[in-house]
Amino acid sequence: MRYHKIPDETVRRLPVYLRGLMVSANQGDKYISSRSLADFVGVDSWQIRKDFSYFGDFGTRGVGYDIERLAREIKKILRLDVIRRAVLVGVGDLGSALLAYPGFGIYGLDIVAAFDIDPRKIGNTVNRVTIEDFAQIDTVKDRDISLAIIAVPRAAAQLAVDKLVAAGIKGVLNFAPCKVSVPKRVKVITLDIAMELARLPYYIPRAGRTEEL
Amino acid sequence: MRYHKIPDETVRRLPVYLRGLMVSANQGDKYISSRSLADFVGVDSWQIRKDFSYFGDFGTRGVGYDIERLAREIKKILRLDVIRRAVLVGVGDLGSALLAYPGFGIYGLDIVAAFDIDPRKIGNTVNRVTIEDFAQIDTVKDRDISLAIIAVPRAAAQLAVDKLVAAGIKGVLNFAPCKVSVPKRVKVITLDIAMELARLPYYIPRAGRTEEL
DNA sequence: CCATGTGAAGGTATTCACAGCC
DNA sequence: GGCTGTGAATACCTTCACATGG
Repeated sequence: MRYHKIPDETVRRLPVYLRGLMVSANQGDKYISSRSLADFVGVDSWQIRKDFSYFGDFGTRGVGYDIERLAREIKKILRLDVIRRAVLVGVGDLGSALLAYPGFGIYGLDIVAAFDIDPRKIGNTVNRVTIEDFAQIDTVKDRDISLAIIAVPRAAAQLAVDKLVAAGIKGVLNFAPCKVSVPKRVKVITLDIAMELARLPYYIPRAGRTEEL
Repeated sequence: MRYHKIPDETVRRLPVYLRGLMVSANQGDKYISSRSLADFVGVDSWQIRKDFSYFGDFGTRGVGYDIERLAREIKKILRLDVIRRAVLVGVGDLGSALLAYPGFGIYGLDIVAAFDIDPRKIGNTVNRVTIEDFAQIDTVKDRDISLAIIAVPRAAAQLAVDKLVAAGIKGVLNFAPCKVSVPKRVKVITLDIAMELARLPYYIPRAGRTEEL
């Protein structure tokens, strides 16, 4: 069934599938069934088939999915079929870790620039990226960069994002623990690490009590 | 309406509210309306009221919510009313950043131990935590630690989590980009940073095309 | 009068069961 | 036989509109 809007939850799962497919491809497999992929990535097989059905028939009944072809299609859907260049703002502990993080590559994501306000950091090179002065942030406009990662303190987040939007950034991954306001055309995903850890205890039964949950 | 199961999506938003309430409390406010909180955290006001209604009447009509009392209640729901001690496994770039991360404190979360397999790291102290040998991981059993954060390469994740489960860990925040299997009684939240960035381009219209989305 | 709390309506996503095809 | 693809059923979550109470 084509021409169907892809649900947001499906979009959220697509990178998971993509990762699974690429690992399978590296093992030399050519086809994979929804069942095998399900076991591998931890999503139910009918959910996988349903998700794939939103954007076309890529499977062969009795065989499974052509890994190469499906991976290519998912990349296209996610618009990862071109290399995506990203800028990092805030090169503290977290920012440095992100610069060194090897996981972006498989999605064709590349952090090509980094900015900070700390004069002691400006000029340093981390993982082949030289840290620039945040005052020069508007230079990203001419460097074919569409994504930004902000890893600055809460108080600096809105200013950082405002400057990035002015410099033509289209999407922001925000690690600062706060809401940031942007024009509707810009997409922000906020990822508050502490918050993720904070909801973990909810799922842990209190010691000495066995009821509830 | 009491005695109602709290939806997962509400649980996901509770830490957001809690953060907002604590910031408001620091500003000296005593009451806050769902509207003000909505503006502050970026969730609709009716959603907030609905969420709060799942666990009791904490608001006063015409006035708003008692910040202190509501914050205390949310902490209780999330089981953050006691200090939660956590262990970190994997002190690479990301792990080090997490050790230094100041954001856990407001939720009463505390990383009190860290483990790695690299002999060059063992014995070093980062942010008052001394890195221990992963071979000694089973010692966490006797140290009142219920949560774990794993920041190891994919290939090491399942082993790390197995040892942690054996050591009595009840909840795991997994930064490794893969599924990890655990007994049903243990809760895992996987947070794959690259994946979050990878779904951002989907929301960015392709240059030169204005249709679709 | 203001802001909460909540049934009811509407929308979205998950799960199922099986028809269709290789 | 095996596995995909999908309508239908179900569950879940969001949104609305307004009655309720300080």
